Amino acid sequence: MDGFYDEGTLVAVLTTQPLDRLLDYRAPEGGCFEGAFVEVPLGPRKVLGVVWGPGRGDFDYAKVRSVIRVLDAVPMRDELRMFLERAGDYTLTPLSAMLRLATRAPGLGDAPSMRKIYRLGDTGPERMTDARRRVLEVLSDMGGLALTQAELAETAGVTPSVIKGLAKQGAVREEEAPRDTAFPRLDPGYGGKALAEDQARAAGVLREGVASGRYGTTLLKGVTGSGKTEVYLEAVAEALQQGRQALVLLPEIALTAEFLTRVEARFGAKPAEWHSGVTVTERRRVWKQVAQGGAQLVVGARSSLFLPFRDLGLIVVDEEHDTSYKQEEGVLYNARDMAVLRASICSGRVVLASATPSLESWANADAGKYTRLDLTSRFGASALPEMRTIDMRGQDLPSNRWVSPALQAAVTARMARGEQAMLFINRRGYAPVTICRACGHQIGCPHCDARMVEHRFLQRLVCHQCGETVPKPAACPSCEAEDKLAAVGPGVERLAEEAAELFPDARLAVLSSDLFGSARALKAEIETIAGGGADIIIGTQLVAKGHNFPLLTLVGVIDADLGLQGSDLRAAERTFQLMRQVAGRAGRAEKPGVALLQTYQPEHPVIRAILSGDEEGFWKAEAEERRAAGMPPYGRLAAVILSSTEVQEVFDLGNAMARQDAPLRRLGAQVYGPAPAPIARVRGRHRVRLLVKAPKGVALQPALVEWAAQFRLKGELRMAIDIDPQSFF
DNA sequence: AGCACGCCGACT
DNA sequence: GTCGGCGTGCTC
Repeated sequence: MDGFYDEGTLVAVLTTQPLDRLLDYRAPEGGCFEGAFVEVPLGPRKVLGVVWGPGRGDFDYAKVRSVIRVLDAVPMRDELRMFLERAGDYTLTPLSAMLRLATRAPGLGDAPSMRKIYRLGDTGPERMTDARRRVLEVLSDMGGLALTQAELAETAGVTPSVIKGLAKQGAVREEEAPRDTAFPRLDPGYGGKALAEDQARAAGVLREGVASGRYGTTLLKGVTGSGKTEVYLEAVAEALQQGRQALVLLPEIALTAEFLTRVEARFGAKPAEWHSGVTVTERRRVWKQVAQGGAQLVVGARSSLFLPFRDLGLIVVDEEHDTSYKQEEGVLYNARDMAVLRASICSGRVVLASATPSLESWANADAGKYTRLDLTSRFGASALPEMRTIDMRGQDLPSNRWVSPALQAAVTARMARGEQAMLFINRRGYAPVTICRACGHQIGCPHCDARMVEHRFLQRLVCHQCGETVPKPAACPSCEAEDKLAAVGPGVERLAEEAAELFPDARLAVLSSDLFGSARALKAEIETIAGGGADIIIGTQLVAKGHNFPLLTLVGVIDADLGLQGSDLRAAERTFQLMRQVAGRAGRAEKPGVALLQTYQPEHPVIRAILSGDEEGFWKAEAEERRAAGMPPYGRLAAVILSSTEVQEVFDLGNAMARQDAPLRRLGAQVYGPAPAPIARVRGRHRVRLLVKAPKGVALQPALVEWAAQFRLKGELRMAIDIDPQSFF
């Protein structure tokens, strides 16, 4: 049989141990398939591995040990193995680390675990009680379906002892059933809504693409409220109809709850969910069912790209421009690019959905590598909000005040009409800087080169880099002057305080990611607000990410300039995306909305582009600047981050690397730096960064490997290579 | 990643 | 003498 190894033949096994090469083993009793998940001996330990191919036989045959056992899991498909290899080659990540990404399910090889389920028995109970009647009613309503004890107890409103009692008498039947059950089938024809004309056209194109069974990527661009989700759910429907699986990536866990509800409305059942908030037992169920085909649709975070799909036909990357798709720790990859890679290997389609695409995707569409679909009309026929600046140079504001009189008047007017207003600021906490008025000392994090941010809500200073918190000191840590520490600059908490003074009669709601313990609590709060439970919403970036507030008609952006400073070529792009998204929150229903941007530089090209709505013009100008600078997507970049507890060590190595750059110069690539990394110290480690800029189309990765191999990392020194880094300077 | 081996300094 | 620091090397 193809890809089968008889007992005793040599197989090459990739383990999750960081060995960076394959090890030969003898196939176990009963043989094994290529791709099989196996347990193998490694020194004194037993480790997880995957049969990667035939053994190479270059190891002393007498020393070769046998595979211990083949695990009870569907063998890894060629497609996923090839994806891990290619993604590892691209990101310069050892294959073993890639395998770890793909095996993040505990107990993945365990025999199916069982649990007790209950269904209606053949006899009635000896004595009928209210509680017993409710249990039996619930079960008979299920029409033969069985429930777990917890489900049954909850829906019937009884304690588990009632069920135990009924089971003893045979009035309900207790059975053993596998825990990792398939997900309910999704029905592609269940709840399709009537689509507007341009939606229907776009959905048709996407469906055709999925039906073709060939790889292809589509950029689906649509303003907030244009109904992108309904459109790409049609592509999902087509994948389901073809009997293939689909994956929808979301940038933020907080968005999944709302999205699951929409999926249920469209397909009649909830899909599988995969992100850090999912319990371990559920993770194992999802992992297994994805492999067996018992999960047709997965909604998840970027890590769901590494799930063992049986036949993946579609990947949707929602809010594709979102920077959280770039993994910044451990394995450094961009989920948007990896989605395209995986789809090209499994002959699937990719839909990149956004109101404000990344310049990379815009350029790829422009160059014809992606097809582009634009949704122009807003759902419910409401128009994009009117956008205006408030020139802060002409506003009379006392110090430590951030809401201009013009914005205040606008909010008051909305409230008088019973409409909602939003004040947006992209800064968590109370104040970004705490300064001593006696000596000028700024309180910084003891482990990072970042300022401690005051969180008055927590009564502490917090480092947004490493999470370190300290109680707010009474005296200056530098000069020991008491009562001289002053909060400088605005944060969302301080803005809330100001709003409470300016609008004493308003009901305020503050939305900041750190104020909510769970995604569930956040979702509940958002629903309350959307239903009219607040007059003024005060929020951080969180509110820009796709929540619906139908009563909202005014958005005030407190600091539109935040992000415009500095020479980062990406800053303009981010500011543009964020402001457009925030503005898109206003006036979703019939009521037209207004967005007011407080700015000190109303003539800045980015601010003007936001106002004029000339998006294509903005993209073209940005693209031209990047092209001229040889920057992505018209050139290639890699960053090398060196870190150590010793400052001298990192700079010494950085300088040596900058000098010995022959392997890169041969490509026509240039090395910049070493310079302190964007955050120069994290958790007590000093970090410097070198940037490598290369022309497009050269083999950058092998040259980087050759370059880095010239240097030995001693002691505390660490090196990480980041291909396509997010920040440029 | 773990774990053994091994080669130098600080004690009982 | 020997206990233990962590640098180096190996795991099929």
